Amino acid sequence: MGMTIRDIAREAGVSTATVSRALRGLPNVDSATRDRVRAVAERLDYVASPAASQLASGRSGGVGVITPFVARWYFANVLSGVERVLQRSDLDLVLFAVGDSDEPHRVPPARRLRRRVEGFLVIALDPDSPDVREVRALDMPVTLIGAHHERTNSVAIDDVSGGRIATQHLINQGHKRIALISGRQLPSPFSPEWDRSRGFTEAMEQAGLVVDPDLIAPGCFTVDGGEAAMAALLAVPEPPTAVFAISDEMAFGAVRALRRQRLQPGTDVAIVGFDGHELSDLLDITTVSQPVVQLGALAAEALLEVLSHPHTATRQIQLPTQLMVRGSSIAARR
Amino acid sequence: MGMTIRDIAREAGVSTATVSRALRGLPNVDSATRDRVRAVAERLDYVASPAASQLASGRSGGVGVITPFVARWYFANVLSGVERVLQRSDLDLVLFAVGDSDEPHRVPPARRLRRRVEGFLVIALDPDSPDVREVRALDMPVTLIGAHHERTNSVAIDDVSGGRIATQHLINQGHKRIALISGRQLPSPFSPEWDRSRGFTEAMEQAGLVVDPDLIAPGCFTVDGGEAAMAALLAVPEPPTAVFAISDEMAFGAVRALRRQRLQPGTDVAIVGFDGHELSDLLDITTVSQPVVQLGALAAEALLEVLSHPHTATRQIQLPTQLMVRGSSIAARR
DNA sequence: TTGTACGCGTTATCAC
DNA sequence: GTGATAACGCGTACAA
Repeated sequence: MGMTIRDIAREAGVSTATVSRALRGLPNVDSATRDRVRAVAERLDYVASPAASQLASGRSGGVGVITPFVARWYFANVLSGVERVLQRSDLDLVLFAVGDSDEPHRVPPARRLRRRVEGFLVIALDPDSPDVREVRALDMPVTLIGAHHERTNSVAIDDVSGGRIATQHLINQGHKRIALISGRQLPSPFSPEWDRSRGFTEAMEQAGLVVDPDLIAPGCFTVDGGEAAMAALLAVPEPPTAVFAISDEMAFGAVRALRRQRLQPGTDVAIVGFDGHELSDLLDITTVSQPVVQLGALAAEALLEVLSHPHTATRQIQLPTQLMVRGSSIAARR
Repeated sequence: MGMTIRDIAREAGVSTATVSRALRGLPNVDSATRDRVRAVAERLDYVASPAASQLASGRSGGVGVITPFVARWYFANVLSGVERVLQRSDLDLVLFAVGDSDEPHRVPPARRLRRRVEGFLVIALDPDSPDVREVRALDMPVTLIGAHHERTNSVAIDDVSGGRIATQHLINQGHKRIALISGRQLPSPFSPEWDRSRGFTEAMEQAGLVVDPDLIAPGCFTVDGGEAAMAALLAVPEPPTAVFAISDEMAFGAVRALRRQRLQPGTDVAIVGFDGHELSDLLDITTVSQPVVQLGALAAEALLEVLSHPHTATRQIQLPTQLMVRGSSIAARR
């Protein structure tokens, strides 16, 4: 249990320095010596104390993953992509959730993780929020996921384009009164939300259609929120014939609201979601799907790249989205 | 940036020892001194190096969370419960996924995390699998989630009872040919899977019904697997009139298989799932719901308890399940 | 190629 | 209540 590098050195008949070199695969060590040391370490189940090696080397061997949610579909899937890549490196994944409702006396991620990790992965958080700002100010490697920011590595999709494609699809089906189920109440600066909404507006205006303020309802990115939003939209004097929900979970809620009123998605009101949630297929909901797991994986790889080659130029990777047309946006043949 | 405890000590006009004591809130320090030290630390944005602190104290300040999946509904939700509790402690959450397909040269979690964490949380993994065995052999605090094992802390539900309740519900509806969509092909020793199946068998036998081997199909805990299983079940000479899927995701797949064949869940074939997935409501699927987030939260609390009071007696917590009856298991009135 | 010796930043054990 | 100082386990110049 309490094995130290000295125990290995003694057992292998070499110095601690040699043990250190052998175990880390440094070149300047005789291969016979290395094998012997490794065999001893293996036999004694020795692993170098990360704390001691960090103290000596300055490298902490961890990456911090900062996310607003861990259980929601998008975030959980991005996280799994991150995990898969990190698993193959020798870096540990330290998970840090910044609560949605900003609790006052929370320790900000930058302060808490600074000495613990060598770099950060930030999932779908506003790059200009205080927490992320602090993290970026650390001048450690950072890769943003789902958002871009000048002079920072990032992996994201083109949310504006995605919003435009979804809306255009609805327009192509002949709809004119198209509603938007957005995220939060106020126009937040959070880019995915803002960008998808902008894509909606652009497509509408380009088609010469008006964006009726009554037809914009916040859904808080939740199923329940989406349901409430849809209910509100159905209650306006002249209800929409089509709805673009900027997340699939809100689209699910919208479908539920329709069913409550005995309305048929696709036939009575067209619905398009966003994300490519695995169950949108099952629910037959049209959606703009994004490569969620890959987003996380590429971001992790980009971070590893920077960690091993510090002077890599910063890159902003853009991944494609794909419109998955399903029954919810196509009027059933009558 | 490169602040050390000595910088704070100098600035506050005290020794490093006093800084250490003051910052950790140890009792034997004058309150005026403590306030002064804290003010300086705050101003200089000083945080003690976890590595140095671990080396000196022996405490690593992290807990390892071992899980087979990070994106699947059950695991993501348990993880969120864990995170919520750990956030309020001063322990970091180090996430470690043990791949499903056992890759040969993977570093086992015990070796990798031993010196990095002070305790483990193991999510729905077989307590007797090699990886978990090694972890338990570390004689560090461990709390199992979703499984029990002698002499180990754990938080779980009663899966046997859950399986029995689901099956009994189907029996009560008058069904006699009831199928089971289980997890993997072979009878794995993984307890939730095994226990739910056992509950099924018990209920069937108690009702004097036969368990037809043809009516047991593996669904691999995935939507696609559940769909394939249901398709297979519909193809047997005398198909079942009701199906118990031991996970909601597999139940979702079963519903899809039914739809493909123009069959109506509830009317043509009754379906009951297991987990309480948020979308089972939307899909109108009856399920045995379990308090997933709470499972993770309680497990984390139990671990924190053991970490602060090492001689706590080991506890095995059992949380209740709840049958949520919905349309998929009740014949529509014709 | 290998060994020696120092330093990394903090905590704990003593004295005072 | 406070201050010196010796560990803690490892990486790494530097010397051999």
